[in-house]
Amino acid sequence: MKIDNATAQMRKGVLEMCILASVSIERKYATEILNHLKSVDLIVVEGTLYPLLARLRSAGLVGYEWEESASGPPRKYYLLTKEGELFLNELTSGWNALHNSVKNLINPKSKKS
Amino acid sequence: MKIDNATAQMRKGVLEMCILASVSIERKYATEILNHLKSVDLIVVEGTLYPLLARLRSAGLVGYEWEESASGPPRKYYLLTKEGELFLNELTSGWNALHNSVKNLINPKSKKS
DNA sequence: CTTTAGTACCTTGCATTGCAAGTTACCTTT
DNA sequence: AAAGGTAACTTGCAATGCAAGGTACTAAAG
Repeated sequence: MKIDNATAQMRKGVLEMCILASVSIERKYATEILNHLKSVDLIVVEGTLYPLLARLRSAGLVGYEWEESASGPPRKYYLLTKEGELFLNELTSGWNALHNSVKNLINPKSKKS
Repeated sequence: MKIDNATAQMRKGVLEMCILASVSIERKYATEILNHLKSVDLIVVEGTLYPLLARLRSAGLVGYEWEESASGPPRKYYLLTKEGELFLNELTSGWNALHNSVKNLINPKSKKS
């Protein structure tokens, strides 16, 4: 199906922001992030998330804390650094700007400035 | 700069929709599309646009008409096919859904429906 | 007529990156 | 000990945005 691929495309590039936003609410480990995003209909999978988290970490935008789990292997809780918070603000600004541009493009009449 | 790269990332996947939307207003040739997108602050370049137009064409979403130019080489005017119109509708729906998801993620309180 | 400049089309190759699939490791239960 | 569940991570592929380069046509300048 073409449409599936296209909507998948649209999610690209927004993931970074979404993950930062998810973690900014409260520290989370990977599976929690996946479930959180899924709960707002943003399907992400492990193979996407882990490399992205690694990138965000090496960029200094997130840190993590290991914590033992009552049942199962230890968990790596990710949380935003101060840099990450600033960056998330910039990303949301960029996102809003994009949304605005697209709105103007699709519906040129409603320029509410 | 990190932020530039990130906002560039966000534009990915939305381009297809934007190009279809631009052409749907009236038939345009490549340079006009570029200028139109630039006018709403969506910077796209030739190297991106031409392969994408080729993809849209081979997917049957756009057609084109050659037309002589008073000054310069002939122009290839792109226009939406009926399939393309349907597809554009689906894309905008997907875009709205994405926007909604992100809104819920970033600002969980304002669930207006 | 030849050269330069402008416009328009298109292609090649690289780097990024989302994702499917597979791997390792720990803990609990049978 | 074996099986199952959870969690972290890696590898390799395919898609794709984009910089850079190339071709072709017209008009104007030399």
